[in-house]
Amino acid sequence: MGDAGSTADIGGSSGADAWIDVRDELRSRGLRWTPQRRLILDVLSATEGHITGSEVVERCRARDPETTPSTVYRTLDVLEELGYISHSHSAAGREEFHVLPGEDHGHLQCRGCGGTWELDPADAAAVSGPIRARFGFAADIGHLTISGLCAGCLSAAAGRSEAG
Amino acid sequence: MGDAGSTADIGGSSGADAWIDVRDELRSRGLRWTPQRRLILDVLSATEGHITGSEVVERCRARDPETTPSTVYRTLDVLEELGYISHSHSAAGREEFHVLPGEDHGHLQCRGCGGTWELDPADAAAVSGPIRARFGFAADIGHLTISGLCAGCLSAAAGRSEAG
DNA sequence: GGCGTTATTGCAATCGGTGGCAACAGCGAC
DNA sequence: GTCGCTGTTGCCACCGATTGCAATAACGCC
Repeated sequence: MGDAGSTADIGGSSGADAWIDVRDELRSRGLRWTPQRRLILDVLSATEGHITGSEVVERCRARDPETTPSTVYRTLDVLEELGYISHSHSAAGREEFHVLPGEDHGHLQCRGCGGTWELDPADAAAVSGPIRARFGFAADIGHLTISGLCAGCLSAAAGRSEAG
Repeated sequence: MGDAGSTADIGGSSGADAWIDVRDELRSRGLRWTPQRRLILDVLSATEGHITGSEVVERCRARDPETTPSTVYRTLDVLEELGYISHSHSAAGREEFHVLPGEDHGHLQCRGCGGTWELDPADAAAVSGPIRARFGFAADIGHLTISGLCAGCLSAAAGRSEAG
């Protein structure tokens, strides 16, 4: 995946530069900046949206075959604690990481086409609001992945089942 | 082996009898009624609410040490296809089965105390309604587990963070 | 009751993810 | 520059779950 013209980090605010921040954050907490972590961060910074744990491992291995899963997962844990990524579980039960969550947002995942959509905060509030009102339960929106059928697959399925 | 006097199916209320139905359903589909499946069904019928896959395996093993996980999981799959159970994923990513879902209902799971609550259809509709309206996305309510903090843990956490 | 078809089982390998532990190495102190 | 503390790594074993495959056995048929 040579994305020669990566566009995500142009503009000088949030992209790869953010990782320099991570190093400082790490150090200021007495944690350490290691080559392995740098690699993982590199992989993550080249990622838009979601990535599963195993994908991170895979991509790290592509660059450094020595990479071991436990290191990756532990680093992912640390990163989550620092707030640089968040994780949720896909419909398939796989661990899914989300890079640089600007704001808490849930996900919709279509079990038909596999597509995912993000719920912006307003939508998320529409979901969590009634629950909070009724149960006093504060939903972890960022942790939420709702599976179902998107509009496209829905009508496709309807047509299919009608037609036979 | 020697449980000479099986008692599980005595009493004749809706619980165990429902499984007799399963046997017929299985047969009418050309599927088979095996001792292993009977055991799994037995375990399931003794279960209220939720149970994880590994718990089913464990309980089956307690009665028949020969039980193998693959058989259990495959049977669970079949049972789900027949509509006798449904599965979702817990916040921990574990597979969680739900016995005899009368109706589609989501779950709330508190990451503080581990407690779970069920969303009745009206609540579930309140959740899925806005999503459908906005995205045309039909959420699988039965597959939905929302993690977060329940009212109790929420106020406990609030107090704690205030106090330090 | 016996036979054949084929769904099901059990094994073993595999996958994604986790945890313990000894060796290593980053980073601050001097 | 060197030393020491301790956070981190890498290995290994393990857990929960899944899959391919050959052997087994349930069920319908005669």
